Amino acid sequence: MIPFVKKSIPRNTVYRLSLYHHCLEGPDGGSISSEALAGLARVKPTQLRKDLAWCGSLGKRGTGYDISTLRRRLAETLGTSALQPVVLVGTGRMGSALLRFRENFSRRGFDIAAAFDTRPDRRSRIASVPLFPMSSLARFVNERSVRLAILCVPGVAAQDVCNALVACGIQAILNFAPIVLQTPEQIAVNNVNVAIELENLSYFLK
Amino acid sequence: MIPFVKKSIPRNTVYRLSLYHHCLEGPDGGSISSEALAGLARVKPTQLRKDLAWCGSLGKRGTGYDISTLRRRLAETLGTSALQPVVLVGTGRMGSALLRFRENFSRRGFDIAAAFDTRPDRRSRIASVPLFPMSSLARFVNERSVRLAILCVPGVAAQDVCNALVACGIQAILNFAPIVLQTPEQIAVNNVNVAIELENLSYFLK
DNA sequence: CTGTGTGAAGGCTTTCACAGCC
DNA sequence: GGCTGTGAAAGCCTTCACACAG
Repeated sequence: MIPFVKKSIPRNTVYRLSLYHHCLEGPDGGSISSEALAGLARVKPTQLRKDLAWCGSLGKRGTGYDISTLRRRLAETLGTSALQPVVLVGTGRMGSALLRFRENFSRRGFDIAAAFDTRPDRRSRIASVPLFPMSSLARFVNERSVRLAILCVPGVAAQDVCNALVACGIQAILNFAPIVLQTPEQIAVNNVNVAIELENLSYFLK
Repeated sequence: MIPFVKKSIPRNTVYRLSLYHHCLEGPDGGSISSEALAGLARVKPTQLRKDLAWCGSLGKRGTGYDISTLRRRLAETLGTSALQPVVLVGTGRMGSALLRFRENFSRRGFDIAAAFDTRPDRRSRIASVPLFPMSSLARFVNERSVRLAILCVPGVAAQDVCNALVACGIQAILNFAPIVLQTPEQIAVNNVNVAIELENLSYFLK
């Protein structure tokens, strides 16, 4: 007997599914054709249809996709139907800036439950997110079963903090520190590195 | 006669070349093997060697790659040997935070030459970068031949500002606004979208 | 004997073409 | 008639295997 393997969605496709989800924030009610949605997301219509096939056959021929159904199904597929708690570590310029966008994230299914810093100075909250010292990170993560972390500490501290996050059970990290984190296989890491993005763009200058 | 076509470096490879360049900031002098550098960048050694082959044959068999030669060649290939002027538009939380990292960028070959905002209030500089009203954007870009822009305005304003940037000759945009920009083919756009990154990570949670 | 450079193979993604349903 | 779903083809990227330089 051939073992059943649930083939997982290709990485690029997962990325584009988030993108489609994002593009559906504007339009409300009714349907949208693959061509229209592909235009918003700047991809080819055939690619969009192939991608959406991973979420099941939910388009109507001759009509397109029902927007609210599609939105729901995308959230289910990506795992953002239920509100997901997130911790943010490092409340320097970048970390604080991100905390101000919290409603943006909560609309997308992410709740920044707490922020941590080595030096939580006077304030106990930033943009209404409670701020704690690093020493209480592990306990908070455990008690609230947090699986996602945003890392905004300076480069020199990043690997140590990353190790601490992994040790207390974090499964995925969005890394703003300008270093490549060394993590075990099973930890998912996405990097946001402005210098690399600029360098990458400069290759395409004429 | 077969026309000579300079095959361009694949997108993923360009991205990884930036990554390697970045990983070489620490070690100084001497050589490094493909295995060691691949470990720092978290890729496979064979992939690294294939990627570096786009920069020419610069490894020594039995030894590895000379670090300073490699760094120089990567910068040449990516087009960051000469200092590249960049404009930043939108000095809200995110824009201001980025301006504080300017030395980080200048070390990598990018000079944030000016920042622009609709409401440049009292200050004429942020983190020593001169701040101008939007009305002087076109002139500045033209006079200084700026080709790269960082876009940090709110989503509702982003497309308009993007159009203005394209109109005055900007060739590449690093977009922090949470929308998909509609631009002509030839403009390179990289997006930094925290909500999408989080959504993407949440797919990989167990 | 170590570690690079590279054709060839394999695997994955995108695009095409068109059948099928509304 | 319009638009989706999907096998097949094409294209691209990664990995392998190994020749060969230092």
